[in-house]
Amino acid sequence: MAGGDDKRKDIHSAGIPVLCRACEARHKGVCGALTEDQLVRLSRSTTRKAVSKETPLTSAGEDVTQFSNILGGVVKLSKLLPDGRQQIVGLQFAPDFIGRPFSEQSDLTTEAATTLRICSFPKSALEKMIEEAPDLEHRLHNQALRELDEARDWLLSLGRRSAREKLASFLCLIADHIDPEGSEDTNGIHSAQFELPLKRTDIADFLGLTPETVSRRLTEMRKEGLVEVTQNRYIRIPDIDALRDATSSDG
Amino acid sequence: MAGGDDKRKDIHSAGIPVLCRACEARHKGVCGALTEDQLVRLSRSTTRKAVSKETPLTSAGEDVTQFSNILGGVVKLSKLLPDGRQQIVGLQFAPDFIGRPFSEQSDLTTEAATTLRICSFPKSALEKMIEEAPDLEHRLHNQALRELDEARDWLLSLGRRSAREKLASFLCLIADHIDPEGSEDTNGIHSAQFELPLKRTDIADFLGLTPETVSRRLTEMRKEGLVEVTQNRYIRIPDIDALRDATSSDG
DNA sequence: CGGATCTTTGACCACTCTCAAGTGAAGTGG
DNA sequence: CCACTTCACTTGAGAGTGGTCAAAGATCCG
Repeated sequence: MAGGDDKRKDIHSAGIPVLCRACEARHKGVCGALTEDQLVRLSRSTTRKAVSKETPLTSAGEDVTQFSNILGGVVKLSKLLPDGRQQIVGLQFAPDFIGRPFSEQSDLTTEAATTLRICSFPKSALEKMIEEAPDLEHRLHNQALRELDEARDWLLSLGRRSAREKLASFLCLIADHIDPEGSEDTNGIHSAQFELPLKRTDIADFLGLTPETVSRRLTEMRKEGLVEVTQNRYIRIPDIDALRDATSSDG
Repeated sequence: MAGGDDKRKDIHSAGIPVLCRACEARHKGVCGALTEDQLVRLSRSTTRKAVSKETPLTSAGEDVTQFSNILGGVVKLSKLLPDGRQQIVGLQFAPDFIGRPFSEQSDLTTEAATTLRICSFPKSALEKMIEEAPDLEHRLHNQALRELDEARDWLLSLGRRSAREKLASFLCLIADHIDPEGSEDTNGIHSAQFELPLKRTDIADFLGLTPETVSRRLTEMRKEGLVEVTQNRYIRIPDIDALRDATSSDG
């Protein structure tokens, strides 16, 4: 979107609020369940904002009054043990919805992994919408089921994969989210490249490892030509199927 | 059922199908969202059955046409790596709902961990009910959110706890489900006892360990008096708070 | 350029796994 | 009722993967 003078045009907008027009959340996210009229009403209590990386969105134990849609960037969800050990239990990408409907409070910490663009609205506004748009709950339900599938996939990785296999799985996961198309060369080999949204300690917290092992296994895979790393953060995977094979010992 | 008026308080029970009257799923489970009339209709396509332990309910990749409510017993959900490594990604107890609504097919295997009593009905019957009873989807949504919370708690355990801590967490989890009250002695010490629904290899598959380490850590805790074990399967936890402390290194 | 932060590397250690044998309980058939 | 099999669990010895601690390189950013 061009940006600039959105607010002025808003007055004359055909029906869909300007802010929502190019928004992924309206197409693939939860807002797709809303009618024009509902979008207009919701957008009155909506604020778009940029969040800089490492900013906590919600902390464990704190009451949540705002929900958000991710417009761009990556959010990490993590849990803490009383002695400080940390585990990242989920990553979310645009146009995911952040927040737990109907909940007391969860012991989950939500934090911007990268700089983030989000669209926030009060919990109450969403809950009101749910009452009049049952399809909205359906979409939220589906997102919950999708997250459940993802969490269970990750349980398999954490419980049963070696450090190397975990790292390979992680890189595939990120590639699938950030560069889902990839590119195909003349031999039919699929490659992918992207900027890593997480630093090594985060990757370690996601994989249930230490940063040292992440680093060691990564250089190992770099030496084998499975991945190319530039400036720590820029990853190229020359052959993503080869990397997928490294995801479990039998292939 | 006896002709008398044992449960007089339930004034509306006149129309409730006999099978549903004493069913936990009607109170705490998803069926609670249904009206008398809907219960009657659903119960026409419903079958109650006993399932003996180790029986697969659904296998990975297979199309699911039946959903069920658990009336009694424990169900394990597991995932497999291509080379055969296995991870149990969830346990379900009465009156949980089994099945994934709206899904293609999941790569999840569902299996009776203990002998089981379930109430099954065709997927289509449930989906029809969802259309007319929005509260039903709400209940399913809530169960999905609860399972998501549980899966994420378990991610923390798998990623960050030691074998000993995992085992302690596991025992607390089972105790909370099977003997939630426990008993309290004169000193205010809470104890619990139950029959383990899983054998050692299952516990290992749940904790991301080998059966040998499960056994070793368990004898260790037995020697310390944290747990008492009879005939491999019968567990008594003399002081459940002490066990909870063993759940992470900092108290 | 200088300092902070992040990442890599090395040496050593510990925990869990692997492989193997041994014990115990439950069920089968003579 | 008792050998005999089977299955589940336990125990031991040794190996390997990942963790810990420490230091040195990179990278980022003012």
